[in-house]
Amino acid sequence: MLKFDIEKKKGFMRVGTIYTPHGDIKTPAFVGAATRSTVKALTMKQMRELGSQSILANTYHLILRPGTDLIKEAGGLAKFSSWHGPTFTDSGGFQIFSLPDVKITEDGVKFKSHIDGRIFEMTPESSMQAQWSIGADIHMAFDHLAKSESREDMEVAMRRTHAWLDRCVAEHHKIKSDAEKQNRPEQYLYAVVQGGTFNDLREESAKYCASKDVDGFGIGGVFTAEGMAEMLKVVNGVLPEDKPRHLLGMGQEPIDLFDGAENGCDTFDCVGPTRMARNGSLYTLDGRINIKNAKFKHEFTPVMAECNCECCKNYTCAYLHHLFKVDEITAKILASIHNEHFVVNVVDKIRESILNDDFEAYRDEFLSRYYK
RNA sequence: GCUGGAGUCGUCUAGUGGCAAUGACAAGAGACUGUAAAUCUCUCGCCUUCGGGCUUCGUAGGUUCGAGUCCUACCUCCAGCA
Repeated sequence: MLKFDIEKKKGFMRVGTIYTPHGDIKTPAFVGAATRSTVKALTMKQMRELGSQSILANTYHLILRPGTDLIKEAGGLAKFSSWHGPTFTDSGGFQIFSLPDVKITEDGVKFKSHIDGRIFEMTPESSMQAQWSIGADIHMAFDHLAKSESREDMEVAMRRTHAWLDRCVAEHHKIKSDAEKQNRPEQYLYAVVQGGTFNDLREESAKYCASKDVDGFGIGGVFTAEGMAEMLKVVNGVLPEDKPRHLLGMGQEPIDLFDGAENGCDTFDCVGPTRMARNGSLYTLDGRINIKNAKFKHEFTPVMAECNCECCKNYTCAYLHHLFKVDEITAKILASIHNEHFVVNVVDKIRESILNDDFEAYRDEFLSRYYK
């Protein structure tokens, strides 16, 4: 069973530590999105230096390339990527359901590779096997994404996610007992809560997930911040306190991180920070800026004076503006360092503020300045 | 000086009688939330009450209902010959 200590609690908020065979995660924590086993534009050294504690890779992408067997052969995701720290994998459900022609049956999903059109099949069982091969510390159950936000579709997705969860749990424990016999390191499974914007469905889903023998929970299917805080209160009011909760895919907007932590989420992952960085959109305490804008041409100050990242400590807006204008890869590297550092740091400060009993003050000060 | 070729939005470019005028780049702005994203969208002659109005294709004339496109002259550039 995944070890998770809670040091401090206040309302739904908690500060804790997740212990994995590859190291500990002090929570709340922002997990870097390393979809294809790398955080785009960043080296693992840079990720460590900017303060990241863990990364999340994607099963769908790694099945296509380089193949899960290869990652197993390499010694697992942490070793293969030279991350050497705690790792998560997402099940691939989210990607597969966003592909153009997907055949869904009760058994699983048939889909075409977006790269070469090869036909793949994924079932709850095969997703578990793939994630064990990849060797991340924490796996997500293979879930069913709704095809629209309608209640009907959400309910279908939720029911199938639950049915698949049973199979994920069974397969996970089967592989786990084999691994134990071979003295291989433990790997852990999170159930994924669905239900969209319908809080009664969310409650039902949370209850279902809570009743299963899993190590933690992913909260999935969140697409907008609207109503998220209320939904999290419902879900985290049901989920057992002593297991960690991961808010899947949210964190592009700092308010998502505050809402998530305040309402009981322990970890977050989001592609937003690095994607926006590559597109020139950078976080500052006063909101996001587009460094490509002409007004930064002569701005010989850091992107964010209060920031300790490699980018802000060494380079000016004018320089970064120039690098983006001439399309140098360093532009994307420095911007990614800054944005990833920013969100990791915000969540670290949320943790600190909870420990210091001044979360509300930090939240109000941060949000009023950022969104003024 | 003669002969041939060429001058179109910041740049290169399409265009051979219906054209505010093609494409690319540059420029300006926006979007991005479990990454098919180093991607995508919009603007890019001037004005606009967004219906439209006005001025444009080296310059000046001309032919034509209509000219970037045809004719004449001139200017500039390139190539060849003197």
